[in-house]
Parts: sequence; C-alpha cells; structure tokens
Amino acid sequence: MYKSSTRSFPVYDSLRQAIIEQALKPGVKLPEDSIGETFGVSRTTVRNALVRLDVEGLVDLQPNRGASVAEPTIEEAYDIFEMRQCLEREVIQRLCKMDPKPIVKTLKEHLKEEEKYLGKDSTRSIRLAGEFHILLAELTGSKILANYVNEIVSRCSLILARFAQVHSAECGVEEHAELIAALADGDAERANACMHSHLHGVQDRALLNPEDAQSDNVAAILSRYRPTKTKP
Amino acid sequence: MYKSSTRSFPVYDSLRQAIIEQALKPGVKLPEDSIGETFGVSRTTVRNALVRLDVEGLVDLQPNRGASVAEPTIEEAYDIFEMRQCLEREVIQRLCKMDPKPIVKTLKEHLKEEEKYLGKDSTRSIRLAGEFHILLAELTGSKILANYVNEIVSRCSLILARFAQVHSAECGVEEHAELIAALADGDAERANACMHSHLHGVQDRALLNPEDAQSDNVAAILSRYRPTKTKP
DNA sequence: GATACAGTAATTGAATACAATCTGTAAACA
DNA sequence: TGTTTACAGATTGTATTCAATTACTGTATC
Repeated sequence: MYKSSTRSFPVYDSLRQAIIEQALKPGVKLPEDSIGETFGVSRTTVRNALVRLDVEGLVDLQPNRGASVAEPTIEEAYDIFEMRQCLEREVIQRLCKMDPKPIVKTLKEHLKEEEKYLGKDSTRSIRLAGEFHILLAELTGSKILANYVNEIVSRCSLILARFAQVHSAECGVEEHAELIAALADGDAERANACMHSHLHGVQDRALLNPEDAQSDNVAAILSRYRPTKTKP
Repeated sequence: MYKSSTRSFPVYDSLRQAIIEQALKPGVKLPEDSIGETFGVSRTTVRNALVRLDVEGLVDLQPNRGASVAEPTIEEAYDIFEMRQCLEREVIQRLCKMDPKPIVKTLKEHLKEEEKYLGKDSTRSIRLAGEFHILLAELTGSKILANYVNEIVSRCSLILARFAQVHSAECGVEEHAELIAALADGDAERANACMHSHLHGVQDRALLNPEDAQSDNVAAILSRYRPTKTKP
C-alpha cells in the first residue's frame, strides 16, 4: 500500500521495525524534532510517517500532544487477538482449497530459516515467526487479506510488548511445522485446529496474567511495587 | 482511529464522503493546490488528509504524480468483495451469540430511516444502506472489526462507482429486513445465508458485466458508446 | 500527418518559519 | 502546607517558501 521513493518511507519503516521488535516500547514519546534529527529530515517528513503509523494503529497521534507508541488496553488486546483468529482462519480455509505442493514448499523453506536462528538471534527469530504468518496470508494470493494480516500481526507484537512477561517464546517453531504438515496432507480440519490452538497459545502467553488483567489498573500494578503493606 | 480537532479532518471527511457518494469518480485527479483553496487551508493540511485516504485505499497517492481517486481493478474488486464476505460472516456469527433484543431494536430503527428515504433521496438512501452494514459491525462491540467493515464498505462503494451500470440498486431494503428477522429468531444459519446472498447480489450487480470484465478495457467500454457498428 | 524534441507551465517534495498549544516549575496566595 | 496562578521552555499545527519533477504545448523534422 505504501509507495516508497519518498523520503518519509525510511522513517516510517525504521519506526515500524523498532516498534515491532520492541526497541520502542508502548507509551514511549516520539517527538518529531528528535526523530527528524536522527534521520536527517525535516519534521514535515517525520509527521508524514507518523500519520501512516497512526492509521495502522502502531502509533497514537493526539492533537497538540504529539505521537507516542500505542498502548493497547487489555480489552483492545483481546479484540485484536479475536480478529486475528478470524483472519488467519480465513487464510487456512483458502489455502486448503489450493494446490498444497508449491505452498508447502515455500513454507518449508521459511521454516528452515526459522530453525536456523532459533536460540541464536532472538530478534531475528521473533521477526521470522511473525513473517511466517504473513507469508501464509500472502500465499492465498489475496492482497487485502495479506495486508490485514500484516497489520494485525504487528499490533500483536505491540500487545506482547505491553503485557507479556517473556517475549522470546512468542511462536513455537514446532507448531509451525505441525501446521505445514496438516496443509501438506490437505487436512483442513487439522490445519484449522493447529492454527487456532497456536494463536490461542500466543494469546495466553501474552494476556494470561490475572494480576493486572484490567486495563491500566494502576493500583494493581503499583501494589507490586509498594515497599510495605499499608494495612498492618 | 482518526482524532479530529485538526484542520485536516474536514478535508479528509469531505473527500471521503464525496468519493463514497461517487461525486468524485475513480481516476479523478485531486490536486493539493485547488483542494486547499476550496477549504481555505494550506497544501500541508490537504496532504495530511490525502495520506490517510491513501492508507485506507480510497485514494491513490503516487510519488511526484499526486493523488487521484483510486481505481480498483476488477481483480482487486473480487478480492475486496471476498474479504467483505469474510468480515461480515464474522459479524453475523458474533451477533448470533449475543442477546438479539437490543440488537434487533437498534437495527429496526435504522431500517425505518432507510425506508423513509427510499425512492426519494437516492444519495441518502445509498449512504444509509452502507451504514446498515457498519451498524451491524458496531453492534458486535468489536472496534477493530467495525473499523475493517467500515473501510471495506467504503471501498465497495468505489467499486460500484467504477463498474456498476446502475448505482441506486446497491442494497435491497427488504434484504436488510429479512436479515433482521433471522437475527430476531436467533437463526444463525438463516442469518448467515441472508447476508451471504445479499452481498453476493451486490457483487453481481457491480461486477457481472462480461463485456468489460477485464480491468481497464477501454475498448470494451467505448464500444457501448459507438454510434454505428464497425463491422456491418 | 505523425513523431521527436525543447522550453515553459503546473504540480509535488521537503525544509523553514511562525503561531498556537501544552507542560512543568516556581512564585503568590489562602 | 496545599492550591492556584503566571511564566518560560518545549512541542506541535499550519502556512509559506524554494527546489525538483512531471505534464503540456508548440515547433521542427521526417
């Protein structure tokens, strides 16, 4: 959707990557001035990139208050994961109607990459895991579906950054392998089940944290940092 | 997603409305200068609006060539309609799991509005028909789903503008009524079938036109305007 | 009559400049 | 001591400006 060859594209792309890889954590302010300096461009150019990221839901752009990395609430998090289930279910259903051979071939190549960096380069590992899902969507041939999946996978990274304790265990490589096997067998039901439980696992690791299971419950969070108990 | 209170919002909103209502037809150029003049704002502000519309797929923003109303190809059109089926299926499935009473009440109120302007104010009629689908999505309570549906309904308007002969017959009001009835009965299967055939009907009216079933086939289109036959 | 080319006009890309708004701190006051 | 007000600094909103690219028009040439 983004036509490159403008100066704002590198800014957009770098910010996006940084947010997804959690180098820029939710809530971090993104001042136009300093970003422009680091990239050697003017604020006009930076702003252009920020607007795009705002529309995509990775950045929160408030009038007169500037931009910051979006902070999805727990409700939004559930909402996004539910949407993701819907979209990826569609992906699987479409793939199961197609010839599995070229699909499986491409997926296996990707899986090799994933295994290659497993346990070695965690940043790369995480990125590859996300790209597996985007690749699946692209293989359906539907540009708009791929676009939506791409968008929602990014937003899930943001959710992980916000709520998950451990980030590295985001996607299990074996689960990707299982899914490929189901697709190779043309077993639609199993493929669906694979994907569903896989995504559910990711969601659980992100959100199953009963202590602060209410959005922005400052009290609950702060209570863990309180030095001594108030009521003795 | 869009936070108003900036000067670019009215520009964005007007352009969006004009495109959806087909006052601005696909392919029409949108020069920053003249738009800025009509709204009394600078090009910076206009550009901001255009970027948003580009991300949403209503405007095509090409480097050094400016903006124009997007011209979805026939392939993209099918892609978008298929995606719409997926999203609205999800809407129905979610609504069927909820208490139908308040949902049906709200929908019936909307339906009354639709009937009120039927055959009188065609522009308003078309808008209300689209808003029925957006309302359905909003009733699920999922913001992201409502957002996607909103976006895709707009893009379908664009497709209609591009390919459909008659625009007024976009959505049948009776079909909306049938859907509401199915929801009221809690009949998920029937509701699903209703929505599916309803959307399929819209799609057919838009795209079932074998003559120019190839994207941008100027010859096929112009042939219909040719005064006499070339080959006697 | 068609094509190639040159020069000009129009349009966009991006930086700068100025106005408006917000944030944080400190002084004034209750 | 706690609250309000005022001011300074920082940051954003928007317009303006200049450079770069594209589109157009008329002319020359084949």
